Amino acid sequence: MSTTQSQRDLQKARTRRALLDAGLALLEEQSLSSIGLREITRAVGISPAAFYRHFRDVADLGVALVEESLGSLHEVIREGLTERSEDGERIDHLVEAIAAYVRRHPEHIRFVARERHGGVAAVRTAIGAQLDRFAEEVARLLARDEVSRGWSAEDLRMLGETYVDHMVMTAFAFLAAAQGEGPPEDAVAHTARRQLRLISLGRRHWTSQQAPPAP
Amino acid sequence: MSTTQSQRDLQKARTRRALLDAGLALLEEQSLSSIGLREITRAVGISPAAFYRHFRDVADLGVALVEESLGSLHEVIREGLTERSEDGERIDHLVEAIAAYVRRHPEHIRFVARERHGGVAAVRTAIGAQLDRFAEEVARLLARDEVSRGWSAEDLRMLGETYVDHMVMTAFAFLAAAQGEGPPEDAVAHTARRQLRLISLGRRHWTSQQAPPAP
DNA sequence: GGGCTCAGTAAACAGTTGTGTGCCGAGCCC
DNA sequence: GGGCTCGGCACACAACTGTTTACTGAGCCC
Repeated sequence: MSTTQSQRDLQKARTRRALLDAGLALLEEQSLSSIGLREITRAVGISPAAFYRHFRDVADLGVALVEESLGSLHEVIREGLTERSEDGERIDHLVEAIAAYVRRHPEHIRFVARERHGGVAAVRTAIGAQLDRFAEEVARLLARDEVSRGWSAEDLRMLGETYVDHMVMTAFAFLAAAQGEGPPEDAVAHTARRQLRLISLGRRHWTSQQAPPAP
Repeated sequence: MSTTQSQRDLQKARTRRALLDAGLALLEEQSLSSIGLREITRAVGISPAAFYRHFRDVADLGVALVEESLGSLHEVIREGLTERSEDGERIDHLVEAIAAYVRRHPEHIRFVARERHGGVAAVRTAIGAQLDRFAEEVARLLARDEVSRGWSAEDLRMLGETYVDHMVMTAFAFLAAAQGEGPPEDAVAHTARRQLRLISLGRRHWTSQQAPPAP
């Protein structure tokens, strides 16, 4: 369905890609709201006016980058969580999957980290919507575990959000480690694993009622 | 010790404050790296050159804003966690404390959210360092609970980080709610409370050994 | 193969930016 | 009360910004 047709469409798609890549690259050392349109076109090697053939705005390009950056994460999550081994291994596997993803696509993670609460509202909400979908998806995956017997949809949703929050934080920490800003990668992984174990423990002893469990 | 002395120093401090406030206000709809020096001075009503009497850079002003924004949080955390009532109430109290803080100082939270992973490295690391201190402090507070008997310093530290991560995420969610971007405030509070209960449960059943608990 | 589509161009527009210089003049200190 | 300190000013600088206009020319379709 999405097969590019004519040779001209193909060329257009090519410069579009170049624009997206250039934008992503420029985000390495600034935020989206401070990137200039001319700066991007200069990096690509086209005239400023040509930019408008592809995007209305820099913000518009940003929104396109969201799908780009978070789309490929779905499979990673699914693969990282569907692993059918025992709990300990599953945690190790998930954390390693996140680390590997950050290693392979640091610019994507950087973009999401930078613009999740950044200065461009449209991008912010686009990222928020994607993370929402992730939470839903994770909830659905976790619902299949036997530990989830008797959990309400609302509780499962809450659990999914907790997992996603943790994955996001961990990914950001891995990124910081990669650029030498926070603790090193193995320390991040070590902490992330233990935090997942903590959550997993809470999950195992969860009861839906309002009252706190007996001391 | 920090009492301002001469009338001239006082006036200088006053415009410095005005610059900080203007910067904070401008961050409402853009990121630090896109704020212009002239934009700030224009908002304050002084000439561009006067800016250099107070800060070397806009980035420099950003670093100053970090202490400004996160300094007052220490007491909130302490007060929110030291509460000596039973577990359920303690959680309610903490979440409400966060909500109240965001309601009172939304610009501070917005600044931290926007620049935690923003385009200015110096500000990023300054915020990171502050959050580190928070994690340490929370760990120290939680160590005093009886539930923490036998916990290693490393495990306590991990727990503190988990709490801080959660508080930060919650604060950001409250902020989003306040500007109508995410779920409404009461939904955020509801989720946050249950997530805290989850963590609290995991904490109660935590064992330090590597092997996973028996099924 | 002739006409049309349309990605990309060059040039000009009016604003804006950060930084440097020299100079006030109110307030401090002795 | 006289000299110095120093926050703030006006002005100038070259460089840059987003957007519009009229255009070219390679590739598509019939």
